[in-house]
Amino acid sequence: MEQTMNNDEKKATLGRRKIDIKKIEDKGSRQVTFTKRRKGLFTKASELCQLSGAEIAIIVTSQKGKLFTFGHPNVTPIINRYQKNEEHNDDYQPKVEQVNLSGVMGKLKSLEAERNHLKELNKKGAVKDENSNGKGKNIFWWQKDTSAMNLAELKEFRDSIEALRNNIRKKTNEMTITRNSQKSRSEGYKVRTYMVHGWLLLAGR
Amino acid sequence: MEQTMNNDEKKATLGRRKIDIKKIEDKGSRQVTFTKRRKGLFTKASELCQLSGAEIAIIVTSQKGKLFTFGHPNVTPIINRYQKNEEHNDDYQPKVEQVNLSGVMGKLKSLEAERNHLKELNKKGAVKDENSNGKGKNIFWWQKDTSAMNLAELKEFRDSIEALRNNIRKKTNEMTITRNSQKSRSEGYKVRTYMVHGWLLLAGR
DNA sequence: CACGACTATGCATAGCCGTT
DNA sequence: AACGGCTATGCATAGTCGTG
Repeated sequence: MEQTMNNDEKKATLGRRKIDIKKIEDKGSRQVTFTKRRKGLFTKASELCQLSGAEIAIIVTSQKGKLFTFGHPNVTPIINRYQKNEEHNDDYQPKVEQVNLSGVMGKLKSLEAERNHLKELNKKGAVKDENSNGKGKNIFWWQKDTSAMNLAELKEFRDSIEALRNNIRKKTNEMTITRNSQKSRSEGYKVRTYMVHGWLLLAGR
Repeated sequence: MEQTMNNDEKKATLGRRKIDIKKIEDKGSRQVTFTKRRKGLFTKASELCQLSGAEIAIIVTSQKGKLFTFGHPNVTPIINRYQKNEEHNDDYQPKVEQVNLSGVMGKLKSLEAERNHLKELNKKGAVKDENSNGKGKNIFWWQKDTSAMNLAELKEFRDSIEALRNNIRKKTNEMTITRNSQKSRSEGYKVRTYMVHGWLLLAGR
């Protein structure tokens, strides 16, 4: 796990460096990044508009509540249409189940290749019992890249992650778990959000 | 950086090429670009959210009127705040990204057989948890009981879970986008979050 | 201190190709 | 035809330094 914290081999030469996608602690850097990336985001949006002829509205609220918007050309009309559509759609409904998931189908169709890949991994012992040897070159199960997971596996992951959470809570006192009641329930669905150290990926069900 | 740019013609082969930022004439390419760049845009937005703690809502309307949205945690609250142009947000700080898997999961059932097939093969790579399940019963790596983990391992887990989360986010985001793009209904498309089977919640901080 | 410039590098993606 | 994957390449940007 020396991947993130201290791999600063002063590169003598400057240049972009990899960062983790998590909240930047340093206030200054965070502000700079916010400005830079917001600009980049808007540029990307603009390009997408021009390339594809789409209409895009973006609303960005900084942590302090400052508002930035992007609109092609205006935000309001797009928002209005969004709300209109939403309203309209509430009258129709049952389309969730009948969605044509050709993308997912394709993904699962490639399951065979993925399966073979996993098979290969198994043969090589890349994923093995960490009890026997422990750390080192072994790939721990939690280090496995989820990109190798297909949808079915993802579902199982979701189903078991809750138990995992409980185990973690039991084991660690360094982690504080706070229950975060869902307040933004403007839609009425109930979801349970748990936070561990400020971040956790927990599925309500 | 010292590359001779044979700027003459196409490379006749692979690689990204520069394009003008103007409407793509070819319908197929335009559609592909729309999909790819929209995904990229949402990814950028997600990263910006996590890095800076900002809240972002994006509404994209394709030329055919199909709607795609991105929101933390939902588009509506951010829009509402935008329209009210007022923030009394002392009690409201979600910082939760919600990813909808319901549609995907529903369709997934029809692929149960294939899934089981893969599962069977995967069992070969399953971890035998001898600590908690002395039976040596096969379990998948994500089902492993963390009670066998010591504190060091847990720390590693905690550091790794972030990457895992990002991977899941990317993947699920991908799936959500796919789902949206597949529905050929030009009427309003509610991409807003449903709750059918379950959610995968990815908590940022 | 904030911003702009700069540099090296990470990351996004245009075009193409194989698969379904 | 649509989608996933690949690859070379363009573009975005993290970190630093210079300037007002």
